[in-house]
Amino acid sequence: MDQPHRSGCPINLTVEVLGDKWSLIILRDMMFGGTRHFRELLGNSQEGIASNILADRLKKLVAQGMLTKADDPSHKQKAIYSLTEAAIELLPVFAQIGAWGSKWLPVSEELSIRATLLDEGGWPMWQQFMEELRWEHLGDPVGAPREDRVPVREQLQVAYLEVMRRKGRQLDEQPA
Amino acid sequence: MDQPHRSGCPINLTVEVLGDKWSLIILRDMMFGGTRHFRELLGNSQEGIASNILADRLKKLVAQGMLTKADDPSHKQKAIYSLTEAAIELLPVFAQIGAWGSKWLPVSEELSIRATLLDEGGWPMWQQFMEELRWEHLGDPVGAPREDRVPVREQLQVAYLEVMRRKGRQLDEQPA
DNA sequence: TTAACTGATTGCAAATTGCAAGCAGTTGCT
DNA sequence: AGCAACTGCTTGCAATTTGCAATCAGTTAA
Repeated sequence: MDQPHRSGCPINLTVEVLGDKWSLIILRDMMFGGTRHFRELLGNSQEGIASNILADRLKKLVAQGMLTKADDPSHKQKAIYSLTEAAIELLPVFAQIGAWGSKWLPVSEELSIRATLLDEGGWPMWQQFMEELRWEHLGDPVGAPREDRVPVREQLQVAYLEVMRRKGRQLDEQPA
Repeated sequence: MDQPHRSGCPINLTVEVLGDKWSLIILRDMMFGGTRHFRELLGNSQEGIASNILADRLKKLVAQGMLTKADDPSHKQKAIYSLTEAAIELLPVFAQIGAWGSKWLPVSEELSIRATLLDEGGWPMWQQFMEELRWEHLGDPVGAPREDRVPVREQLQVAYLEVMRRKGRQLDEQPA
């Protein structure tokens, strides 16, 4: 194990791991979109990643300990990717980045509603979401589905659909 | 103004602006190191950025509204770079990234002490630091130096030097 | 006059990216 | 049995980006 790192600074090391145009996008889709398979990631993202780049990044993310890869019992050729604890704990980073981006960059309303909600939800919501991700990806029973709370990803998705519905109505009422 | 963006997602847009190997490093050095000039940034960083990359990134960061550029009165050819409010408000992002990197990546103790301290200081410390940055870079009097508090950058620097001093002593006591 | 310093630029090789096509194996449908 | 759709992933190739070294013209202090 050599250390070809530019420096031991935590900011720099994080940039070395996640500082490219696609790694965070992949983790975002797994975290907030619940995607676990290659083709899902290839097709479901807004940004349209190329298959060779996706393959390369998945390999690197596994090597870096951000993801694990396992066989999917339903299909002998299918691989299922899981977030590691390290990746799950990126949630606060995502939340801060989302809040910052929503404030300072030209985001679309329907795609920023999740970030806004996650920001407003604060630590309690982040904690719940991380528990749910640990259930999905690590099998930790603490985050198992409960009747007394709606899963965070579902809350965010509902809000997204609500914005889309409202925008659709506005388009109907005020056609160009 | 066209929008050649991959998507309107806040995470994606932030990646488009800051998702490369050098932009965050430059902002880090300006924020935590207090560097404001080209040559300072070129020579003071741990990672050793090349001058053409630095010039390119500074240009982009100015175009993206993360930095402003002004003449330095002391030298007709000297430029002084300032953080904008948008860049200053990246502090919580830096704090979260620093905390995450310190936990999950092979950081060196002396370079992660700042991140640890900033994490422990929480919002009150972040607020104070942002006020001080607004004073330095935007001239906002709210963050002007006060006798009743030590500037955050100085607190972090003192802690860094303390770690270095301690490690130096350990080296003296247990020579290889 | 001269040496050091200012923010850059240039040339060039290497690495990375992005696009399109293709691959071998698996599965489900008929 | 046969075939289309789907699985993760590879390959070829052009365009872009990166990183290194050298260099530049103007400025300043000695």
